[in-house]
Amino acid sequence: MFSHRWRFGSNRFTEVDLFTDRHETTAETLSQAIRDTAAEEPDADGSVLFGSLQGTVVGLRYYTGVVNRGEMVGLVRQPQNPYDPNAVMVANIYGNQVGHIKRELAAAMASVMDRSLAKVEGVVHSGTKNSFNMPVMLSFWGKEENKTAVIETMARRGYKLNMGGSKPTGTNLKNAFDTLFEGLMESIDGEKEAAKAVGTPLLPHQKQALSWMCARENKSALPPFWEKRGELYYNSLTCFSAKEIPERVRGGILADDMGLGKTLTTIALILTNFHKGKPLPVEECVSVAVHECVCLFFQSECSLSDLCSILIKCLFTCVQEEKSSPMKTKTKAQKASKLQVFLEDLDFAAALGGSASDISSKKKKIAKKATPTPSEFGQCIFSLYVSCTHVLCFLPLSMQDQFEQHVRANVKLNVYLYYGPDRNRSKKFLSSQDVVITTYNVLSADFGNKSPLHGINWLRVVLDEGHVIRNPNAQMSKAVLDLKTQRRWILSGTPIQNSVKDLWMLLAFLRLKPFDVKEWWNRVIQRPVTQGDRAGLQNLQTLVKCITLRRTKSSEVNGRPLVSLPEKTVCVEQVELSQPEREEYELARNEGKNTIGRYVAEGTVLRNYADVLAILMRLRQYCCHPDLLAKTSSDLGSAAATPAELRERMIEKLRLVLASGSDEECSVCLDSVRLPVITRCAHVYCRPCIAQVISNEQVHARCPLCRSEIKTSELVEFPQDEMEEESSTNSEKWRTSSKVQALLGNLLRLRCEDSSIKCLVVSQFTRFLTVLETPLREHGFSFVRLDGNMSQKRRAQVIQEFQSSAADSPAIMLLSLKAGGVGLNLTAASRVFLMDPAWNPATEEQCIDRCHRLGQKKKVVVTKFIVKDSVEESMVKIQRKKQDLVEKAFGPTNTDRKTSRIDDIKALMEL
DNA sequence: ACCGCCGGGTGCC
DNA sequence: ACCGCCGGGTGCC
Repeated sequence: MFSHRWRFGSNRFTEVDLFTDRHETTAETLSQAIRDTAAEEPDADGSVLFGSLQGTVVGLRYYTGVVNRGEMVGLVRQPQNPYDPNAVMVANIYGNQVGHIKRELAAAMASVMDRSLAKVEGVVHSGTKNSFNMPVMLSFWGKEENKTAVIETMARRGYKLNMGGSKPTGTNLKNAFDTLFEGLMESIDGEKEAAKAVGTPLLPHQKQALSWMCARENKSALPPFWEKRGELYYNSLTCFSAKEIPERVRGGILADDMGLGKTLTTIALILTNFHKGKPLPVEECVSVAVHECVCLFFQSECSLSDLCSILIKCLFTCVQEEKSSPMKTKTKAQKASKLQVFLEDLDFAAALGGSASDISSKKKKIAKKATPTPSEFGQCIFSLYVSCTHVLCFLPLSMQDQFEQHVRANVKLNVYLYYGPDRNRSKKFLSSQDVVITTYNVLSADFGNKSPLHGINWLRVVLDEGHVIRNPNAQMSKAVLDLKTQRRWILSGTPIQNSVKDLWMLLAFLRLKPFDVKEWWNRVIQRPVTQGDRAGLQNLQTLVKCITLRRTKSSEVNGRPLVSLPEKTVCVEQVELSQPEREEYELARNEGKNTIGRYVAEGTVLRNYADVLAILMRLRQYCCHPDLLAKTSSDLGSAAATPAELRERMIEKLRLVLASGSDEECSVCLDSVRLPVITRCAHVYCRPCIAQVISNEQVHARCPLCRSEIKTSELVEFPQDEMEEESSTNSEKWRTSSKVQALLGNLLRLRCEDSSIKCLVVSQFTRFLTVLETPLREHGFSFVRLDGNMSQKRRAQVIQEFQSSAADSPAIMLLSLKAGGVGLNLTAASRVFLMDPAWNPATEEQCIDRCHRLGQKKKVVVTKFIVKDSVEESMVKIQRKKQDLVEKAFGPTNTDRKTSRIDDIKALMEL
């Protein structure tokens, strides 16, 4: 497990080097080795203490590692040691070797450790008394079933394990743990204004967050548990001390609730805190700047000298651009000469009336910047914005939207979306960007494959929705940990999902020493906390408090609520089907009921799940509008066809199911499904997850959910660009439906009452949105449409148009339920019409939150249209049941999910 | 003296 | 290491 890094046999020089070299370089290798060993260890959760014994550490004088009284040490097997294959090395927290365990004891320990019967931990209670050896208290930990084997192995060689007196308190600290992230606001001191380039004004709590983030990046306060003792820095948790100031964490966790503006605050940070607390130098589009400055001058908010400097800058830029018109990209030399000219404007401005001393100090500061050192320019000016999403192609786009939205239009910020097959992999190019946005998937796909992102020394890496990478064994997490950067941030609305365990990945990413090495994390935090040790929990709390800022929607600042969202009311409007609609619906319903009833009787519901969902889909579509049904599905029940046709129909059905957005989580990884594929039995998994299952079980592969046979060839992928064919074909044959009329009634009434109110009209069926376009156009509504198929450019355009407050801006947005990521901001709307119920109520909530969020000034009214006596009503009932379940306890387990599905279907069909 | 004793060299694994 | 251990020098009292 560890030998791969210590290859002695093959190379004599390595052998000599590693064991005679006393310089710090070994420490690096050593901590890496410890890290590697620890990473493969199982979690410390289930470990019990077998006993302890006093041992001896020898050979202290050969190594640089020092230890204090009470300090913890690590014990690492060294099977390739040329003098003794049983060697056990002793190292301190920083991974510096301290010595070896005495030979005879090492032999006994090796026999235990090599068979993974126990982990051995050491504490040096007495400290170092002489320079040759010292006593160490060794404690043996492992699984209960290995206890006797360990005790016997040690006893056989003459070592008796004693049970120490201190037993874990065992109190239940679960509740205390739940409150871990509460009351984390004490560390906030003051507010900070964002740099000018940030276009959106920050709210007070966002200025506080910005101030806190800048302080975390710039201030050199000691990390938690460190104190200065004389000339040394001492860690009170591990008792480790060092001459050098401990490496501090530049960054932390911003764990504010959703909707408090984490993204905006982060964008403000990127622009405001570039180098030594100074903002990111960005170029302004001068003509706009001049205009603004002249305005400010007349409002006497801008001095004459400022105005002059801007004017000169403008002049200069025009000349410069004239000279170098064919070359759009600016070289460093050009940038520097530009700055040089800027200095001259300042002089000129000073001559015109600015205070001379003031100007000269300004000049000095700028002069410093004008001659950038390679490290300042070549390495530091770039921020990486890593983000992630369930539907991976959406969120980075919306992140890019957010930059466009929050950065002043006159500021030229180079934001590159590192995504897609044609992404520019040039390190040089990426390094020249101000911000690079990518997804966890792209990052991990590149990892280990000459990844350009891993070859750049970033200034700052921000992990959006950072809780997603909580599993440290995942490739994605490893890829993230391997990024090189000075500053590290994690944005997360839910910092701890299940347990203390999830925190480790976050701390490891932040490089909070020594906890980034799993062994120390386990020993100092995780095990004490899971075993109910109050001090351990206290330490964890201190730790989290130091690096985390978390406010909730109900938090208060200076006695005032952080954000007060306007009231939201949700009402359900029942829709009665017309006589012909009802007849058509009942026909389909009876047919479906018969089919499903047969499946229920045969017990083959899950095996024919795709068919079942397709039937339900048809009914749901009938409820909206009869034309939603794809023409192809009308002949579904018809007689025999060729196998190829059958398969074609099957795929069509599956596509229908997937496109309907019945959002699922993958039962293999238990996370939101990524790269969704659907099986023949209509269960949705991540492609990599199910491919793993199939390759494990080979020919006998069965669906993990219903045990139907599955084949790779039958997996159907999520259709990326679906249903684009028909848009204007049947506009002359357009007909209405009860639901369309219900919506129109509301919209017309609203236009009379208050024409300034903007609406979201939401449906899961993009086809329905298309149907709705006709009557909206006829009644003279101005509207835009946003769905998942639109190009990012078009999306940004549409959002901007809709959000605009101009008189001729669109009043209605036709929105596909799942279009856009969580970041999508549609606060211009205050009225929401949900045209059809979703399987998952949370999806509806999320959609509503796109307008009921920070920045919403008006009361929000939501109307849900539900067709009376239909499958929609049954869906609402099931929604409510699920909501109760979620509120009562945790979600249903995987096993009863199966049965509850069947129950759901029976309820839906009134069987 | 195939011992004992002395005192210098030496020292992790 | 103010130890133990090794091995060479040495040798009545």
